[in-house]
Amino acid sequence: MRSSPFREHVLQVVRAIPRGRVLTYGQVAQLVGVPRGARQVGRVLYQLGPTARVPWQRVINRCGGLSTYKIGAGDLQRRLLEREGVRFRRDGTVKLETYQWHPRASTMVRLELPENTAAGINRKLPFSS
DNA sequence: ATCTTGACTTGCC
DNA sequence: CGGCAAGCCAAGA
Repeated sequence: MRSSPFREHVLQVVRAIPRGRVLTYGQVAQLVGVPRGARQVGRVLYQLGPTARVPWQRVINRCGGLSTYKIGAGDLQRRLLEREGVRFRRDGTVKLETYQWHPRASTMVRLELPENTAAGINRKLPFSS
């Protein structure tokens, strides 16, 4: 796995997600300035492996569900998140409205990320329930 | 260079 | 709400 600016930015963002908060693949992609790179975000984390010292468990899919079940890391991810206080609904999803991280502008600057991309992930989510 | 494959999303029925 | 098709784009099983 080659190093790339995209990859480094993704890891930087993921490392910045606080305990007990989550971000979707698409949101991470937006934050690093690649609005349609959700799949690539998943790839970066996949190549990282479940033992990496990066809070990869804080990245979930757009529906608030865990996409890692298909690679056998779903149970681990759920345990890790629950350990930091994230509660799951009966259908196995997380309420994004409650747990989604909203990085502050100053954080964006510190991470050397395009500031205007933060506004995008603050838009109202279609899954409010 | 070309084709396939996905830890994804969105849009259309 | 559910299923399916189509975008997406980087990596290479």
